[in-house]
Amino acid sequence: MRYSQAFIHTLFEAPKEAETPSHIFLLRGSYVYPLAAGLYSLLPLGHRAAEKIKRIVREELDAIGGLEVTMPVVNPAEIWKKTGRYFNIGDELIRFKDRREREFVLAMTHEEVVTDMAKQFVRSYRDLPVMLYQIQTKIRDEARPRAGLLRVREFQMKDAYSFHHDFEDLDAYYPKIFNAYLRIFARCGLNATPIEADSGIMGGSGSHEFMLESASGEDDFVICPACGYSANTEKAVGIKPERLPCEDVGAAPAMEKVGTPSVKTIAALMEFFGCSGENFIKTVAYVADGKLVLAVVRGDFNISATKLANYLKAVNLDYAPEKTLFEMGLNAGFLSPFAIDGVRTVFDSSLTGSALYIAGANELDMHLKNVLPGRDFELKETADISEVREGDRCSACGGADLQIRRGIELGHTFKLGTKYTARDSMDVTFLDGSGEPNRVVMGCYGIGVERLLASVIEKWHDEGGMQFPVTIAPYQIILSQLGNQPEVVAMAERLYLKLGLAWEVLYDDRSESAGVKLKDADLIGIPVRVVISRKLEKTGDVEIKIRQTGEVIICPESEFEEKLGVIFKKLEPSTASLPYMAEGA
RNA sequence: CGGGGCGUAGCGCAGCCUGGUAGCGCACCUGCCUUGGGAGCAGGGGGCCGUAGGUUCAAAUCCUAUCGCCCCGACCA
Repeated sequence: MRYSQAFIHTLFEAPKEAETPSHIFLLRGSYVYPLAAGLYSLLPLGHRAAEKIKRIVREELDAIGGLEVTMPVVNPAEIWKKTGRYFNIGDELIRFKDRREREFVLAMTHEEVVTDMAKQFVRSYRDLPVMLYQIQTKIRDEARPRAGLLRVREFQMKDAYSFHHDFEDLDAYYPKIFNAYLRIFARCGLNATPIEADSGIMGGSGSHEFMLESASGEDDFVICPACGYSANTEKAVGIKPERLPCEDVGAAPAMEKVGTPSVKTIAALMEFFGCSGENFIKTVAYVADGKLVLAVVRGDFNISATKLANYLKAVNLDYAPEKTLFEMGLNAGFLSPFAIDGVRTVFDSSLTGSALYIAGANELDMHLKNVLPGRDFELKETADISEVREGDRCSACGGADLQIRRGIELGHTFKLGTKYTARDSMDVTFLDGSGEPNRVVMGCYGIGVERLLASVIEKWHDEGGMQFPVTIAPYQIILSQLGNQPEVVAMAERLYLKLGLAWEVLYDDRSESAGVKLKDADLIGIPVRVVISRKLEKTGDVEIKIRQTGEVIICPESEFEEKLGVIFKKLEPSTASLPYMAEGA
């Protein structure tokens, strides 16, 4: 492709809305063009890179027996009502009516549609297992799109669904998809860290997220440097350091009311009482599926809304509005852990009856000191509902302090189980060998294509621009002709033809100055640059520069194709020594 | 949805406070010239100043409303 014909329009300065590296370079490098918040067109360069990613995804999924399909984005609301997601998902799901007033949704994933297909065609154990996948547009009305392609409202997702005759078969299959994911990311030049993830209201028994560590990410995850345990902070469990027990709990002084005018937060209480967070009891009011619930943790912990929601099996969980509390005679900031009639109260396992605390008094501007859990109130319902903290001891090995990292979620795998095939959902069964009906068991697996593209840039860039891995670069070679003397042009044209036989070449044939051409080549991140100039033409040499390393090789024209072959082989990302999951026989 | 910021040419910005002509750099078009890190000279095209009302003889500028975009947080099957 000749640069002059390639619809590439690089920008010298980035539009001011761009802040993250991938966003800046995608815009400057003429890979994407914004249409509205969270809606982007992929320009020719971006489109080519995305197609490369999709090709890798297809190769890896086909290799484990995946079958590609295409499912509609417009779905009748009916199937979404059947699975309940029509009601459980908020405004993120776009709902609308057609001209005949029939209800539809724009699919944000395709569990309903694929399960509907399975219901039709999976009849016998002989039809299982089967894995169907597609690369299809997904629509999500995100509350806040951000960082260019990292979080958008319309994007392409590779979504895969596997169907099994029982949980054991799903368990046996799961490592294949897990390992295929590791290979996909590795081939795109990324080392993804698989972490244990929360399965949320999707339900199911096991789930992993594949994270790219990055400051531009929006998810925190926990890793143990000693044993390798890693998990989403929503799910991670650490060892909660015990408070030093009272010398004699039995002889502990009785509770005592203390006036604390307008002292509401733990931070303010710490200052007021002059002691650290672990001496307090924090009580927070939530509304879970319409019902008021109190969550109680030790003051030095935060409540994990995800853990609490999971424990309560709540679909919707939100902070209780102050108005609701007020109507019940409660005061935010002075809530107490003491049982209130008719209000469910859940205690975090950080609270034990071994030490005295300061707690809210359920009275405006009042707290209680010398509160002893177990003596002064009953720890009736205890669960792990607090968020893990940096430095908490690893609960898997007990040997090291957990670290919290920030990352981008590249992919997600779920063991769904029978959430969608259950009788009260889509109701999908098959006949086993003895003619008995059995419930189909599912898994689902997603990768966002554009987010993966942006993530590669987050990982691979420098001040000058992008540094694509050879596997997904829109072109493998950029041929830059510096100077327009006839001999130089002739040599460039000759090389363009020759290189085009083996590689995808972008030939910069513009009459721009040398500086412009070299800067643009760096910006758009083509992995290998070949330069022809008057100086080189005279000696019959060509120059090869590797974008990622900056390495420059000058060699005679007669040798350079062979050299390039070696270089490309070396630049191919390796899929060896990834943290593969053991696959059964 | 809460907090903050910004809307003037494709991009980056000035002008607004103190009302009266819309400007600069880059990009784009023509010609000459130039080609190893965002050259040079000459000429040229392009903006109802986000939108709608209001004040005024007169509004990019003052007032009101509204829309859009970005950032932080909440949310995220």
